[in-house]
Amino acid sequence: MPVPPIVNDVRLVLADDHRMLREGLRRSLEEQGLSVVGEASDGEEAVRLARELEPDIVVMDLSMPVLDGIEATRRIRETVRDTKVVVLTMHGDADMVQRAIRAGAVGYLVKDCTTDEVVATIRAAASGETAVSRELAVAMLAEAQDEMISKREREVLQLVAEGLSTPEVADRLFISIKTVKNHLASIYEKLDAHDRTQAVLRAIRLGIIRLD
Amino acid sequence: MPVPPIVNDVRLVLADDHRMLREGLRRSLEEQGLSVVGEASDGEEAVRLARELEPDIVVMDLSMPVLDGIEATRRIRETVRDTKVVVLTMHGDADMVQRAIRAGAVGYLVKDCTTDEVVATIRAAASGETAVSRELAVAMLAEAQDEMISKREREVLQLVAEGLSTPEVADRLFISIKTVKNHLASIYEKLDAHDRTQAVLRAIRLGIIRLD
DNA sequence: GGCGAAATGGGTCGATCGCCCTATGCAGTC
DNA sequence: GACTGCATAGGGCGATCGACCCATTTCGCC
Repeated sequence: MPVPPIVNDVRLVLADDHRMLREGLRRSLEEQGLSVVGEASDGEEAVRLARELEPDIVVMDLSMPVLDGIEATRRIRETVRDTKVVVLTMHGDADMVQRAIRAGAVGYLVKDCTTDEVVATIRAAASGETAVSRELAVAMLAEAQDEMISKREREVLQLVAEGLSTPEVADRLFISIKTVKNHLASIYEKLDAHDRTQAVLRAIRLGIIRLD
Repeated sequence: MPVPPIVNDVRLVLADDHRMLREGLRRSLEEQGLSVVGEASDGEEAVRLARELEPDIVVMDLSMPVLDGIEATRRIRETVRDTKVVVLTMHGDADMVQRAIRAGAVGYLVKDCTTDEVVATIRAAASGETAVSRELAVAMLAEAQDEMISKREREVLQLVAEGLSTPEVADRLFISIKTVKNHLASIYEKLDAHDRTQAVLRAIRLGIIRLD
């Protein structure tokens, strides 16, 4: 495994709603030769700063006001393609990790890790690596990558995108309303949406369905 | 007013769920030198035929099974740009006329008019004119054309497109849920949608809001 | 033979949605 | 001053939605 080259001019934006943590982190990182070019205290600000400054890395907390870190990550990935997102949060649960990866994060750290680990992960991410504490990464990325929307789910999604209601979709596909709801629920989970409008828009962005 | 030139090779598709009416109309129109290249008995078939045959004109009934004429008109206008739609229906009410025009119909006829009128309108439409029984046309087109989504309505639409629910939009804009619902209702009317998903997709197609 | 994923179907629940109605205040226009 | 359009706000109502449980069947794969 090649050692990532030491890159000294990594430009960072820190996004976390705790000022104290931000400032402590800033100090630590700058000591290590990384330059923090911006700080955001909520998700919207993070997205705005990422667009303005186009940093190499955004270090992102997940629980933030206004716009959560998952959604902020998604938006940054969609509009500022060269900026990578490393998630740094208290939540260590697998579900959150998955959602973050799906949203496009390339690194995932929990807040009780050492500064050295943070720096290492940031440098690794900046040089193009994906780091999710190594063990989990492989298994997760493999399954998270191809979103696996099943054929039937795609059919449902397509009809919903044509403006049909749940009962209408049920009629069209000759299945019960319940089944359509089940498909929708699983679609929401896979696309990280929580209603049909979000799911349809996400699916369009991902090229899963046509806009007709 | 210039008399529309007589064009003899106008290619037509007839869309109406009453076979009798279709066949009678076909005979009449072919006697007048128009050629009917296809017949559809529901909206989906109409859209399919329009895409396959790319006729000059589709003569469209509004009340049809599977997919109504308004929606069929919209889809044809969106995908087969050179094909024009003339609506021929029993419904004479102003609301239907408006919706048809908004959907992109260039002519509107009621079923009790003479064959001559039908032929004249089709020829006019084929040569590029817009014919909505003349009197109504001017006033309607003027207001129907620029959809007039107000500033506030656009704001609401944008937030809905970002996946916010009605209460969430209300919070964000510092207004009551009721007001958001009022805006949505007026948006639905103007965009000829009947739920948020349809409205958002329509707005995106029309370039009213960004996909971010 | 079994194991897991996909597809099907059900029930309950509270929240939300969309539609109908009315109403007020405040601009600009005729 | 009257009228029109926009934004604001409310009540009521039935339908729909989404979250949380659950079960059955089918099918491919190991």
